[in-house]
Amino acid sequence: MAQSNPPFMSGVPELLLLRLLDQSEMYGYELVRSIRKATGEAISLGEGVIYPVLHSLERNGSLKSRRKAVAGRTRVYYSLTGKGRQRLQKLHSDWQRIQGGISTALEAPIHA
Amino acid sequence: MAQSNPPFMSGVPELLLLRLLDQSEMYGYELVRSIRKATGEAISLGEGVIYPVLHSLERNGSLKSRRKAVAGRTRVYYSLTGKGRQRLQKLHSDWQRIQGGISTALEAPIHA
DNA sequence: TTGATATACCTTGCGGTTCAAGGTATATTC
DNA sequence: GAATATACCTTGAACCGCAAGGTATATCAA
Repeated sequence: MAQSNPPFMSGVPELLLLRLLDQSEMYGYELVRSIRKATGEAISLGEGVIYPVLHSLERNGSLKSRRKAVAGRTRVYYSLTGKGRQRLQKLHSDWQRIQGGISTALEAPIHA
Repeated sequence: MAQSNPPFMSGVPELLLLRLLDQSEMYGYELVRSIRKATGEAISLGEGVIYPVLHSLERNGSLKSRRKAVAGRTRVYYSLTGKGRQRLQKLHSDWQRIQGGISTALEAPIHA
C-alpha cells in the first residue's frame, strides 16, 4: 500500500541536500537525520532517496566527495562545487517562484 | 531538450485545479488561462497537463462535469464534489507541511 | 474565398524521480 | 550471542508532468 508518489516532493531532495551541504560537509547517513531536523520534522527522506541523489549530483559535478575512516567504518563526505552552488541558486529561485505562485492562488478571495 | 521533470511541480496541477474549481465552475480551456492569472504568471500549465488531470479527478469522484453548448462549441464545465473538497483539504495541508519544512531549512543560519 | 488565429476538446510517449524493500558489513550495547 | 546502531548501497515499480501532435468549429482580415 503506502501511497506512492507523494505530492509536492519533486526536486525537494536535491534542494535540501544542496542547501545542507552548502553549510557544511556531511555524509549520507548523517544527511538523512539532518534533513528531518532542518525541516522541523516536516520532511523525512530515506536512504533509498538520499544515496542515489548524492551519486547523481556527484556525477554531474555539483558535488565532490572524500572518504574518511572513522572508528573502523568508512564515511563518504560530500561538499559543494562551484557548479553545485550555481545549481542551488537556480533551484532556490525556482522554488521561490513556484511557492509564491501557489501562495497567491491559495490566498485568493474566499468566494467570488 | 527542454529539461523535463521540472522541479517542485508534482501535485501542483491537481492542487491548483481543485482550488480554482472550488471557487467556481470552469471548463478546461478556461482553466489553462485562469491558472496563469491566479498564480501571478508564476505557473503556466498546458492543456496536455490540464485535461488528463481533470479526467482522472472525475474518474475518482473528486469532480463532476456537465456539457454546455456555447456559440456552436461545446464546453465541459467541472465542479467539485464532496470528495473533491476533502481531497483539496488534504492536498492543502500536505502543501503547508512541505512548504513550511522547506522554508525552515532554507532560512537556517547563513553559516555555522 | 481563403487563410490565419482563437476557441475547445483530446491522446500518446518520453523521461525523470521518489519510494519501499532489501542487501552487506562493522561496532556497540545488553 | 543477540539485538541495535552505524554506514554504505541497489533494484523495481509507480507515477506524473510535459511537449508534441491531432480534430473541429468560429471569427476576422486580406
